Amino acid sequence: MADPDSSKRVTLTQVARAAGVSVMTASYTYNQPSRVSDEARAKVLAAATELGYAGPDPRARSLRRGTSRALGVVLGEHLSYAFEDPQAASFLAGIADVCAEHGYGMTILPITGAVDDAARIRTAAVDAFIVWTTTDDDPVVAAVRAMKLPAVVHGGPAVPGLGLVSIDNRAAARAVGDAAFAGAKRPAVVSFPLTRDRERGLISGPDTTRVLFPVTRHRLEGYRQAVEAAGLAWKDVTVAVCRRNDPSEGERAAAMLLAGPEPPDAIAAMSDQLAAGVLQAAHTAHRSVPGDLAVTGWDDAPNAADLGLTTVAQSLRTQGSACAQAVLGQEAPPDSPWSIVRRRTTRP
Amino acid sequence: MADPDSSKRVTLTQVARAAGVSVMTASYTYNQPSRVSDEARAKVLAAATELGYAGPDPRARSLRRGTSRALGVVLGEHLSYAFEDPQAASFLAGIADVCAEHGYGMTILPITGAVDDAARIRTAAVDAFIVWTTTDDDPVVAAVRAMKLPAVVHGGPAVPGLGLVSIDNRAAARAVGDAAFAGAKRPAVVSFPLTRDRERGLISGPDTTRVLFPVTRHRLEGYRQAVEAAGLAWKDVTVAVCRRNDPSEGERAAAMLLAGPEPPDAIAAMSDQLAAGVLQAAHTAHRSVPGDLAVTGWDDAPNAADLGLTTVAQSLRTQGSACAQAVLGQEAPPDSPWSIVRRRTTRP
DNA sequence: CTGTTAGCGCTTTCAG
DNA sequence: CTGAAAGCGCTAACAG
Repeated sequence: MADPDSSKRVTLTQVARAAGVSVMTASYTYNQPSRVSDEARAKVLAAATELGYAGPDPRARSLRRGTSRALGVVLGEHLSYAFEDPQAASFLAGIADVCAEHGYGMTILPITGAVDDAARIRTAAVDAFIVWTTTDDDPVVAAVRAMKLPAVVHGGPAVPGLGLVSIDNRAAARAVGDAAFAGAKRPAVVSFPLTRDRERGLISGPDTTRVLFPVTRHRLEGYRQAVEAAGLAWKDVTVAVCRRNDPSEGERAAAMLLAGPEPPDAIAAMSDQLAAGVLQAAHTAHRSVPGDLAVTGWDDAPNAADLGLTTVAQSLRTQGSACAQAVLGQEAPPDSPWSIVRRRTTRP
Repeated sequence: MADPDSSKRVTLTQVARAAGVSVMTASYTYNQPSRVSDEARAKVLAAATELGYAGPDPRARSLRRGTSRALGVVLGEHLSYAFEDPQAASFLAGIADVCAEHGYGMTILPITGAVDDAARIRTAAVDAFIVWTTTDDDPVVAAVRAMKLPAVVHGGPAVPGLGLVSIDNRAAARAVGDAAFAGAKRPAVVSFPLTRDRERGLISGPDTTRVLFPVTRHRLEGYRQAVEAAGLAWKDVTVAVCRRNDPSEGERAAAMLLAGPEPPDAIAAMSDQLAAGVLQAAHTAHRSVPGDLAVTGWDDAPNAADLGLTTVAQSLRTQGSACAQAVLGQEAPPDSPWSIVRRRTTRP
């Protein structure tokens, strides 16, 4: 299944010896070819081919140069879901674009939620870190900070010393909440998890200060503003908390809300994925949209247009690129752009 | 946006000096704590905290130990699409699972299709490589081989010295082709790209020996067997080649086929994504499925059940894990499992 | 339990 | 244009 190094690893020193030149001439052949005579270069390359030398050892080079040419990406405790979450995938694609452009590798760090996560961060040979949205209390953030390397957090938390790339979630939630709750009497929210344990649940007018995911907290605060601007009370608003970003979770949550004694007439969901599930549940429960039930999503993912979903447009891909650029020492990222896209799932 | 190392990097030597112990005692504190007295360990840790030492430098450790604790993943020239292809995402998730378990990082190598791809592979500090399906002529494969590190290819090409993790695509295509083409008079295929330039096109009974993606080639060979077993001629079979794995590509391809002078009555698509597009096109063209048109997919993705799609079930996630395990020196992977799932889009 | 020695493979000086 | 020296930061191996 593999090709263990049957033949011992060849070193630059050996190549130099075989070529009859000094080690430095061999080194220059790989790093500054113009500084070497054609003749010497040819000899080195010939010797390298002869010996099966694949080029300077990246590890030794990294130590000597003090740089690894790789960005570390910290994906939070739900590593295995990250690839299945289309928004996370877009974000990674954005980072990958920049890495490709600069010849950097992109090292995904295998966070599991266990105590050794910090160790995994400490042992990663990378030049900078990008941290995918997490909670205020995530020890991984402290571990990243302790590395004293360039680092940005996407979404939140905002941490002194680390960069932040995010949209203004509170403002966007207020805006989409206004669309969702226009003319509604019983608004509800289908939410991302509130804490790292990712417990499902139904909560009335949650105390947002206890929500540990800043992105989720800010969105709830924005929705709350919209609710109160509509003359309604936050304490009467049911928030259905999902475990992860998946239509089935949204459907489950909405089904519970709609089966309750006072079913909502408007649901703001924190993603288009969840909103797709909400629409499915509405259909199953014979509710008309937006007549009986207004629905909004978030992200303006490809499915949002098909569903006619009113949503918050943002580009995770652009934000991923912004993170990578920021960390590679380019300009400081401003707040990322967003806008409201009004379609058919909300009342005019 | 970042936190450049304002304070110079602290070394283990400095920590040892500050703690009043030898460097090795400090080193053991991090690597074999049990070998160090509680007292000494406490002194080292105190000094480390004092100086803001974040642990042994991964680069130096890598050089010394000769291992990086990271797997390199080579994603082919369509890096930015890889994250958007759900099957590729599952594959990555499978690798990530194993990496998380073993405390390995997963370094995605930024292949762009340009000439410097080989250089990017040579400079990656990884312990092994996993290569996502590519063409027989992809120079990246040779570059990986030259590294003399454990490596597996997923899907193909099969390369001496490298492992291969794959299902038997030919046999699976024959089986699903039998389902697709049962009772058909004019079968057609909606295919992945044939070569790395990813040109779209319509070809009648292509010479499979000129198809450079082995996975695609083997599937076409299997479909061909099914066609001929049904008493039809391969030369009469139109193969619509898509650029990438996306429903819109499948829809476009199927629309062209259905608008032709001799529209097909059966279409075998190389993925459920493409098949979803085919079904959409069938609907648009007012064809009943499977009455007017039988359709098959591949992968048994989540949407396949919703669509009632007859398809080939395989788990890219399991295959990703198998690649990682193989390369980490576990057992040699056998052929991966697959099966046919018959649903409503084919004739009984 | 602790320390000394040696060197992983390479590239940055600085001299020829 | 080429080379000699020095050492990046760490840890295996072997003493004490």
